[in-house]
Amino acid sequence: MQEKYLPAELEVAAQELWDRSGAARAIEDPSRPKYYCLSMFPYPSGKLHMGHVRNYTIGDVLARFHRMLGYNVLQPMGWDAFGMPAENAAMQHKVPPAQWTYANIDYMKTQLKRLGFAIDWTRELATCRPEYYRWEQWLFTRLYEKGLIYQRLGTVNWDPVDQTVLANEQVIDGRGWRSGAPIEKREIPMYYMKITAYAEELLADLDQLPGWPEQVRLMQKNWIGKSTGVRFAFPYELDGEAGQLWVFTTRADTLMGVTFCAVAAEHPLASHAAARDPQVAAFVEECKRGGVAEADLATMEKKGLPTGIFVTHPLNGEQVEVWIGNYVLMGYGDGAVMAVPAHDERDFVFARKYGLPIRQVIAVAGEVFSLDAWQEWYADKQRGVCVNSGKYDGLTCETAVDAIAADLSAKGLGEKKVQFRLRDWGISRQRYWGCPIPIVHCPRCGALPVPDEELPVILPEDVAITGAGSPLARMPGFYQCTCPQCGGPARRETDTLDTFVESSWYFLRYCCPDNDRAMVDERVAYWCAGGIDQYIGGIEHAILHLLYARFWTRLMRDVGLFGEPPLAEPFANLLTQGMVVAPTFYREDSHGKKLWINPAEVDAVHDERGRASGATLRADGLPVVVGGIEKMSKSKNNGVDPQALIDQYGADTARLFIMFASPPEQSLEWSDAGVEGAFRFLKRLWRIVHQHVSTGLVAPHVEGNLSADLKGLRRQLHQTIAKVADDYGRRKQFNTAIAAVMELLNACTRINDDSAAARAVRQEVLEAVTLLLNPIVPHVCEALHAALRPGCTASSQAFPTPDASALVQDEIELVLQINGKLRGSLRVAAAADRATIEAAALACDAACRQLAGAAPRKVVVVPGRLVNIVV
RNA sequence: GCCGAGAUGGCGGAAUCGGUAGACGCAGCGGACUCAAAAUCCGCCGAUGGCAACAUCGUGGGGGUUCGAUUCCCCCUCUCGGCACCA
Repeated sequence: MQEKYLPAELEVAAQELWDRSGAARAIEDPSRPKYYCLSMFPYPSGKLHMGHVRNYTIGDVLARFHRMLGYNVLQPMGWDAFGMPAENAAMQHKVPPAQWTYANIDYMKTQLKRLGFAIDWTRELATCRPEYYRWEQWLFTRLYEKGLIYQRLGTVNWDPVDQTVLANEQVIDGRGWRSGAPIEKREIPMYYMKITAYAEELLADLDQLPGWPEQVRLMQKNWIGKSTGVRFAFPYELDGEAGQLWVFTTRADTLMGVTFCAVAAEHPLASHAAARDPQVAAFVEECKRGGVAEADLATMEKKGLPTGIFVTHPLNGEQVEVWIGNYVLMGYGDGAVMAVPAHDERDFVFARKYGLPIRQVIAVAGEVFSLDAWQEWYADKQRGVCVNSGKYDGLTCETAVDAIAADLSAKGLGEKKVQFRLRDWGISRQRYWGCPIPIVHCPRCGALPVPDEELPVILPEDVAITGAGSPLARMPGFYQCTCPQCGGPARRETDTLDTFVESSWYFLRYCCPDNDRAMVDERVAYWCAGGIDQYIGGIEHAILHLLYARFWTRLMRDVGLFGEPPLAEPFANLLTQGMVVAPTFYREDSHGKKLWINPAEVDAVHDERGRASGATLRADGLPVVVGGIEKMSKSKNNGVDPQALIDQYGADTARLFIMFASPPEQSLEWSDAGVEGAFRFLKRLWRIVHQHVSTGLVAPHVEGNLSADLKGLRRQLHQTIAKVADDYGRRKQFNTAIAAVMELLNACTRINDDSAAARAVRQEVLEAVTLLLNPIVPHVCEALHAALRPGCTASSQAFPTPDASALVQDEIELVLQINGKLRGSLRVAAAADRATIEAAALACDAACRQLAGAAPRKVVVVPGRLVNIVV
């Protein structure tokens, strides 16, 4: 055995050993329990960042741990390879997106291999390859035929200078990120997936996901947003024609308090008013300014303008004026809302701003309504009862809603209705680097799906990106085609699919990446039975990706792609990793565009709270602007490349450090302080094993009498085995597992005893440590285990199990509290009963001093833990 | 704005079901070894008062429940994530 710990050499040797033995290869084997361990696949942005290292180390620890428990483990990896950054890189560096993407995949794959992850690379896939996306196109055509994909208008961000659609991320303060031009909303035809048809099921089945974090289930529940309310109409007559203004409300009990209605700028009534009043037309134009991101819409100043159009209140017949509100969205519900300023905070603020009437129709006993300021109870559903509401006076919220819904229904003007916040999923993107939408537009036959035998529609890879519109729309070779129905000239769809589509089913394709005849096969049934056993990924995917994936597997189920029982929930257990965050730094160019600078290139000064308060660019010594602390990302250029860390210390130190730094679900601000400590620990472990081995190998302790110290060490060893197994398996908290092993090793070195018995116990401890740490630092454990047990490979050993006989204790120590404060401790027999413990506690010096002869008021005994005397 | 989460020493964090707050590690300080340094090993390390024993305070802020609260409840502040075209 080498005297020095040389990670560079031993890591190469260990990886060669695993490669030779095919240790990570996953082969279907119905005789063994399977464990499908899945990490969210990376976008090939260029280099790995610490978030990737964290994500994939967690996955690898769980995969290796379960392999040691005897499971048939599948740990695959692939590339979420389509997306916007490739087009941006193409513009910046004049290199085709495909070339940039494949180069990144090559580099990042090398990095993943260097980290020693037990990945079955034979199953690798990249979503930009036709072998992958052809099946997505195939399913698209099935869903289109079933009506689960349909076309309608959707609103997008339009850059009037670059003449292109922008992503929300590309709109900064209402302006295009490249042109700087004010963004407008524009309606264009798009394809939508009918996720709302599955809203009820997606919501209900959340309750059947005990392996998911509560917070994620709650976020999805709120996102789907089921509410019961009333959809009803305000009748009107306009230019002699009758019409109805439909709205939805969850507070029909406040209907008698309606003092106006508000419609979206794109609403037909708004268009009508705009046509006859230039002032209204100007306001409608103003509402079209700005982007479509909901966060912006929700935080902008609420503005409105009256249309001069009046509608009739469906119950009291009053005339109610229709306003245009910039906060009303055409894409949500009917694009119109009723306004009850007295009982809705947003309406209250709006009414006060424009001097609109406020009519109280809900009262709470003991509270006084005032127009001066909004009070929480105005909207209180629980305590409020109807007032100033005629026949509904005195009714509670719930009964009033029912009564009003019944009356509206009798007039044919409305109905109770379940509504979801969830909207259909718009999947069209006016971008090049994505999966082509397999539709052909024929001037005679309309929009038709591409027939199976013509799939895949291949994305041409050799293009130049200009940033103005999609290059596909300028490539006749791509879009010129013939109609599959009439054979006449037709035009191929040039929009591509949202990249969330690829990531909604990649985990199924890992099971059968080589199947060129079907999307999925029986291997999916083997690996995904009961759901994927563990899914690991960032908490930022809690809603969109995870909801779309749940939706997509149901679509595949309903197309009949799964056997029996069909898969519905793709992920049985979910671990949401906290993000690795880092400070951001930037400079603004002459157009005010932010140029993000990597934290590795700046020197920052910190305030007393430890936050960066100022920074300079190392290259020129001049100041840069300090941004917020955000998740590591390509767009903010604050990712930290782990390569330097790996080069200096090796893969094991990188893995150990990231796992020791914090528990996996917690977000982690990156700092490399402490890396040295992780490396030091591995060196120390190496030295201890080397020292032990150099005096000759012995058999591990099995049985026989031991000194109290050795008995104590063995007890700690077996407690540690139990704790580490629990931390890996149940708690999925790895930092405490590492800490426990560190403590064990500290205890082991404190025993200065070279007797045969001591060396046997030490052998037992060290063998166990190399197995306990094997999932986290597999390379060094492989080398150390081989030194301790020549000819044995750690990665093929079973995970240790605790020896119950080593855990037995005769005496235990209890904490003594007086009035809940620590005042000492007492040793009692492990089997002592409550009365014995209480008597022993009252006999203690500390207790006698406090009691001074008086009787205690109360004595609380918590078995195995403490005694609290209340005086 | 809405939804979700978080806040504990100088720093990362521990305390798993309401029961010893600060495990483990980093940084720092002191010592051993060394010609010296590095490496390594040993010790100290929340605040205040005290020679000490010890006492008081202390888990973002304010209130509450309890014999006992980092943990449960209410209110507030700040930070992070998501908000449907970043992935």
